[in-house]
Amino acid sequence: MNDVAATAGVALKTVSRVVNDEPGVNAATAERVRQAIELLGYRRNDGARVLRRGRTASIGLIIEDVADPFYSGLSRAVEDVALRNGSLVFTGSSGEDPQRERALVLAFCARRVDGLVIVPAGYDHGYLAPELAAGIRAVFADRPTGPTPETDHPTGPAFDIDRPTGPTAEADRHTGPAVEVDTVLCDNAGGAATGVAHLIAHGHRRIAFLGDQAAIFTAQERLRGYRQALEAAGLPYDPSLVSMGVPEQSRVSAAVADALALGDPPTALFTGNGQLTVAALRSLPTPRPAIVGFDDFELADLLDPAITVVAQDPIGLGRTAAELLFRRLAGENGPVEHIQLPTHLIPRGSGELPPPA
Amino acid sequence: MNDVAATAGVALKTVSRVVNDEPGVNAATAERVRQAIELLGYRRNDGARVLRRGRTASIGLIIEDVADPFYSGLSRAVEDVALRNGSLVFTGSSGEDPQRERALVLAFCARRVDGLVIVPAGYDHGYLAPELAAGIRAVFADRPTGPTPETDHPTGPAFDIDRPTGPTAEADRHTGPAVEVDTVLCDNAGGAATGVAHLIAHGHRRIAFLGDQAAIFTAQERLRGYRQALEAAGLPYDPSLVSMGVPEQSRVSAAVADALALGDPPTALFTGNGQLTVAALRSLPTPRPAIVGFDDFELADLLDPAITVVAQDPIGLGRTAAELLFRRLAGENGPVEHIQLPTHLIPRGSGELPPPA
DNA sequence: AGAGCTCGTGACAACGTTGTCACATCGCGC
DNA sequence: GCGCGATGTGACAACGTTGTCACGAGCTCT
Repeated sequence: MNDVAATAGVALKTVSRVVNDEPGVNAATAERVRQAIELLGYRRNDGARVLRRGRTASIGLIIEDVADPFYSGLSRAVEDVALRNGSLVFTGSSGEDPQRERALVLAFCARRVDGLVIVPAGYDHGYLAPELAAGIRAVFADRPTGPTPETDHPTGPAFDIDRPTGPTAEADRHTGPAVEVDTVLCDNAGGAATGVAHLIAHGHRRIAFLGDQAAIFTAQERLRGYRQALEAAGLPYDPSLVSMGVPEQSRVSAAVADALALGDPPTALFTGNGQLTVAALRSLPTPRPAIVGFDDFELADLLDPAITVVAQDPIGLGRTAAELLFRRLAGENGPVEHIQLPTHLIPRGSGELPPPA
Repeated sequence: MNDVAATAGVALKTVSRVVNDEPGVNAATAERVRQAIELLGYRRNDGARVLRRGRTASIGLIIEDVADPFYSGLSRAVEDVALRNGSLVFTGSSGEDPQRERALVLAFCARRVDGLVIVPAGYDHGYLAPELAAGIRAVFADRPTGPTPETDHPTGPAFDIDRPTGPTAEADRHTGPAVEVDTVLCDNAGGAATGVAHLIAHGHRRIAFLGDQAAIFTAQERLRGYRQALEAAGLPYDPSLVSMGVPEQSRVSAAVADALALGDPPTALFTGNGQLTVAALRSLPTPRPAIVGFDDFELADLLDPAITVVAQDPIGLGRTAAELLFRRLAGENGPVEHIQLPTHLIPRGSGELPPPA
């Protein structure tokens, strides 16, 4: 900018005025400056601008994995909202690791992003308190923050409860004050209950539940919905029909095999997320028993039978969270909001199969 | 940092030294500074740091759409490499719009990213020249830059050639010098040729080609591979079997219907990318004719018959591009590199179906 | 004892902007 | 002729860091 000023024979400040389209510059002078800019290939350094002005016009987005279609839809929605608000987006994948999440958040904060949209991996976000105090706004999407939920109730799932262990779990111990932030969630329990009730309505009495790791909030909530639906129908809760754990093919195959080997095997399966649904489909014998999955997925309609799902709206989730964030950044200072988005049952065939006679 | 220095009763510079783990600070002093930092909840402002030091430790990533599984895999790979190199990632989706791509690139450059990984939407990247001259390194992934390829050769596809039109196409006119940058591509032509040859080997003589918009480099290349395979087998090229255009369901359905309505209809179909393959599957009558698709996709193995594909490696693409970028940033100054990654044919059933007797 | 060295520390400028304020010039009305 | 507001421009400090250099204290080596 200095060089531009020298070339155009004006003061630094005048160049600044031209670059920022500020009023009060003679047309001829402005033109001279613009020519100098063109000649020298000058670009404003937004880093310095940010330093001087305070606002960075950028937000941070932390999700579990960009490569997961659920999160990439959310991601795109956040990006679009940010763009409409003149903001750029830093993206980071936590990979369900609270330590990596924390490192990313702190790195984004050090860059002084204006705000954050976080899909939290852990439950302890005490580390956010100083940042929030420093004025950085945050919105949680898909999952809340808060005390680690109770997972070992006496009637809980019988096997495969794999809470994170080792350094990761260690790092997620509650170390700071609870933080109060805006949250946008799906109706996980309600959606799961709807899906399970759908199976019950089609005559099933023994329904297996295949969930993600018990430490994940959404997995917990969906299990809760499963139990609610059973209770509402007066059916007993049988822990041997429930398996929670990582959505890996080998674990899912084993869990499916275990369930089918029971003396009184299930006639239907409810799966707790898209990855689990797909893994289960690969594990099930044909003809497949009835199945309903949480999360819609591409090609669900092309399988035979097509897969009945409880669909979430990742784009709505991302849009809602980002819009809330920008409302906060624009100065809206109401009480903390907790928004819940609805889910939709999409019957396609696999969830309407009757139990074998 | 000023406050920290005052609180600890030391000079600014000493705090800086502690924060950056620089040697030459007395252990006791350092401890005092750390306590002050803790007390005040101080965080280093990386913006100012960047301003002073020159390097921002961030890169920009521009892709077509994060929500597309191909690009989200690439995206995650770039992010991982960046993280390993201590860098953060700005992500932007161009949506195949050269203007939006350009706006994003310039915004990233104004933030002084160290480098860029770009999946280019257009062909004219003259606007990059000043940035490259200013020292920002760029790597193109998946597609090259360069003069708009020739699309209207006399024997070209017969219908549905929709080059971008309106302001978008207008903006992509060649306006600046050609830029010479590192490029990482897949073997598009070779992969397509392999896939088509596979169909030919299974007895097909009339093979339809369904491609993306002719203005897209990869679409062009894959069409070229299709023609090469035909030629190698001594089969004629029939433009009425070729359709290029946006990968929307309605267009694809129409194109498929048109092809099947021909007097001498095709017995097999080669689709030019994942979205087109899926759209075609939704359009084809059952039992489906033989089909081979470019791009692997989730669940391809679960369909009946399972879908034979020519698989690209989006993760390898992203990793290779990002690693090349960081090698450049580390000072490697060899000649411009053009890397081509191989593709793999994955036979699953749909590509091995014989033509109807 | 004095030269030379290391170690710990601090003063200061610089990075590239922008906000604040002041100045010079001009035209206008009295 | 003089005061006044409007207009265009510039000088300067400040944003929060870090690189450079300098300084003093304590040490070792002749």
